[in-house]
Amino acid sequence: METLPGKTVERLSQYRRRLLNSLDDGKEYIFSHELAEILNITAVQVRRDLMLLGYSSVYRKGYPVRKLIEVIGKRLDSSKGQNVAIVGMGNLGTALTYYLSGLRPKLHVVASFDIDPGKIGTTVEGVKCYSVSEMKETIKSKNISIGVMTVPQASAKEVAKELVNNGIKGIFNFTHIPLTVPPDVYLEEYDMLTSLEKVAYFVKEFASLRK
Amino acid sequence: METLPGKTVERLSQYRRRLLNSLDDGKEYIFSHELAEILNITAVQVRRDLMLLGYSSVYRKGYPVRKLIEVIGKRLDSSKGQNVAIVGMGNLGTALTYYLSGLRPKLHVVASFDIDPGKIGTTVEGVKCYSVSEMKETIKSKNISIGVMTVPQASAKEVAKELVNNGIKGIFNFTHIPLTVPPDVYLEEYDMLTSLEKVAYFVKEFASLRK
DNA sequence: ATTTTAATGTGAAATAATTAACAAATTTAA
DNA sequence: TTAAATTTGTTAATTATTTCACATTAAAAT
Ligand SMILES: NC(=O)c1ccc[n+]([C@@H]2O[C@H](COP(=O)([O-])OP(=O)(O)OC[C@H]3O[C@@H](n4cnc5c(N)ncnc54)[C@H](O)[C@@H]3O)[C@@H](O)[C@H]2O)c1
Ligand SMILES: NC(=O)c1ccc[n+]([C@@H]2O[C@H](COP(=O)([O-])OP(=O)(O)OC[C@H]3O[C@@H](n4cnc5c(N)ncnc54)[C@H](O)[C@@H]3O)[C@@H](O)[C@H]2O)c1
Repeated sequence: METLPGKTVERLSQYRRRLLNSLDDGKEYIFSHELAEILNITAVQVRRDLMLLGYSSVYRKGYPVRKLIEVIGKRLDSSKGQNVAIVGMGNLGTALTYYLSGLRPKLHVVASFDIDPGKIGTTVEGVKCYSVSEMKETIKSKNISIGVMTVPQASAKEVAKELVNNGIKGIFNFTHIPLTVPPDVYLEEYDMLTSLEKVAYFVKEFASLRK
Repeated sequence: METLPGKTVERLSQYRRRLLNSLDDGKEYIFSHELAEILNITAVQVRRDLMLLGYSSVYRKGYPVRKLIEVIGKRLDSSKGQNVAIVGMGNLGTALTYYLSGLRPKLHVVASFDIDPGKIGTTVEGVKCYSVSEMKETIKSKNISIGVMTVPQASAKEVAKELVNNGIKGIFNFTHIPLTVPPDVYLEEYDMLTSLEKVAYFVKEFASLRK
């Protein structure tokens, strides 16, 4: 089965979230244009993404919500579930731990790491913090494949290397240090400052266009 | 002057960050391929972005770092600076306030808003928290043009409407609720869960390709 | 039953973003 | 001082992503 484009994966994740909401509202079927409107995109985009999924609705009374959620899950999720570690339990790491815990049934935050002795051994939302020196064993014993990096910029490269060396296969990097990883490790970088600067730029730009 | 594509703006923000680092390291000139390597992109991409900036380096011993930082700033930043408010001082809002305060000389976090009486009146990194009922006056008096939304999902739409009504021109939305805003308001949405699900998908996918 | 209406799935077209290719210019090496 | 090597800016080509356009088909209306 074909690997989906990243953009499609992102939208499928969003579709599922909206579908879960719709289900809560008691909705059984949903039209492509309804889903599109919720997300401020076009109905064709929705249909094309679902086409890539290989799912087709047969009836023209919309897509069966429950079934669609299931189909998206089959494609996006790992059936056995995947385990995640938060690396760096500072402000952002702690916020993320609260936030992600229990959020998705197939994504489990099972550990966190830090070097601060004041953090090691503590627990946030049932997630225990380990010393980075215990990383190797912990990743192995808890079968962790994904690391969320919220460490200071200065340690970013070193931490990334260590994660990779210890078998992590996906890194979600919140530090603003661009990382390089081997081709078999998936790297997602997110830079909030860049996004904020983008907002600022367009606000400025819109303002000057109005004049 | 032409409005830059969003992607280019993002990269310019990144270039500037790297250039500031280079400057700290005492580097006076930098080649397009050096900048590219740091960011894991191609040198052509860098040159093309700088071309859109309208800046050309004349000499072939690289771009003068200091000058380039200045040129990027001239294009991206508002000369007078822009003021930002954090809306929703929970886990994420608080982390962001610490993080963003003083980070960029032209972006000032000057206020935060909440409805929790326990939060109103408190100060984080010199940023005072106001009641949402004081939003109108505060936005006006402090000349706030950008709002960072870190409120619970349930209040997202209502808060966005209020921000827009009170004159905010840019919204950076961290809730996972897709928002609709008038065309003169710039909206940037960021959904961490979607990014994490994307990482998870590709980790799963890479694993199955290896088999 | 027909007819009309409304949705879907998808090839083809359009648009956006990236990369290749290379002439022009400058630096460095000889 | 000349030749070789680098680096830049930019046009053209390529690739990725989105939208258009429409045939097909189910559902609703007549
Ligand atoms: N706070 C935010 O809202 C925010 C937003 C965007 C990006 N970031 C980035 O996220 C990162 C963390 O930000 P923060 O505000 O949470 O910082 P923080 O200082 O609050 O937290 C960093 C944590 O990492 C730990 N740490 C330090 N070195 C480590 C190592 N080698 N291994 C493991 N843990 C280590 C520290 O003990 C601390 O607990 C930074 O790189 C920052 O640029 C933060
Ligand atoms: N915590 C994270 O790491 C994280 C990550 C991604 C997305 N988010 C999203 O960010 C938002 C905030 O998350 P959080 O973990 O910080 O939640 P939180 O509950 O810790 O904080 C929410 C804050 O908003 C305030 N609030 C509630 N209603 C409000 C209103 N109408 N106006 C102003 N303030 C109001 C609350 O008093 C509280 O202080 C949520 O939508 C969440 O989905 C959080």
